[in-house]
Amino acid sequence: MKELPHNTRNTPTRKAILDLFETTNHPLSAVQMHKLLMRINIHANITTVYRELDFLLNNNIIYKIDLTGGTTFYESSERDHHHHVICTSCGGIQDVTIKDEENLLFNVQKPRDFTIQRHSLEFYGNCGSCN
Amino acid sequence: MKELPHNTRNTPTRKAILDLFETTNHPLSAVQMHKLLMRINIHANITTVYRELDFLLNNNIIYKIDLTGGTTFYESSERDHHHHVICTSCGGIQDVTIKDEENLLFNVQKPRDFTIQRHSLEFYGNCGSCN
DNA sequence: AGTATAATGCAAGTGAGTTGCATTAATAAT
DNA sequence: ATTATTAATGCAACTCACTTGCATTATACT
Repeated sequence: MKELPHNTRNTPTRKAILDLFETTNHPLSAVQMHKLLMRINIHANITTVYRELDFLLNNNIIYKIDLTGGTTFYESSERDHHHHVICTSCGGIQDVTIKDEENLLFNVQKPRDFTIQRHSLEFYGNCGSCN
Repeated sequence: MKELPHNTRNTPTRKAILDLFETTNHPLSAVQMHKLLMRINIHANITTVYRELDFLLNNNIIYKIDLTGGTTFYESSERDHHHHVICTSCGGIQDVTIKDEENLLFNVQKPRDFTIQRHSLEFYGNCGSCN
């Protein structure tokens, strides 16, 4: 687990959210996390959850995944590079990797003066149980 | 230009929006289109723009692009398959194609029972003028 | 011209996320 | 152990993108 900067506090909510990211192997939304916290009796305000996610983002402990549908999901930065398949019928998210992914960026016919920093690649379809 | 179904009407707003898609070569958002319509003196309500986009989507005349940031963009379905580079500093969007893109889907290490219907692939970085 | 109903406008609502501000509590200093 | 500092929090109100209900308007078919 990454170090937190100085002058930050180890609050119960922070500990619990960090724990969620360590024990969950699929992306989580703020609302999902809020509900999970309630279940373990951490009654933090949803605003606090958003602020905590901001904090963790700024410290590169988690990163954002923007899926279609307007909700932002978050995942631990410690995970290996991967992408997602999203079932459009049940909303379930699973990880996928791509063989020889380096070729992808190499083959992008982009404007010469555009510098790519990151890419987002998500697959949509239907999972086994919804098929 | 694709045929519209029967029992649909050729309203000034519809004509103008279809014209926007024909004459614009980058993705447009509902709010952007609303402003463009105002400029040519078509004072349609933003609700009408959203409903019109829904209508065109349902008739496969346009398709959605979900970029990060919560705003949905739309593009004519008649365009060849391509992706986008988005400048994170000015918000500008440009088209890109990918060489041998078929290999990409072929190389996805997905769960065997998951059927992929579509994918979203966008590149984020900085354009020439912002660099 | 008359009529059916597609399309529209307006107001109100939703869902995700943000902001201002006063309060609380984790940690550092004494 | 007590106090002081300020990070973190709660709450209310707000924004932004979009949706919905319902009464009204207008296109295009007879």
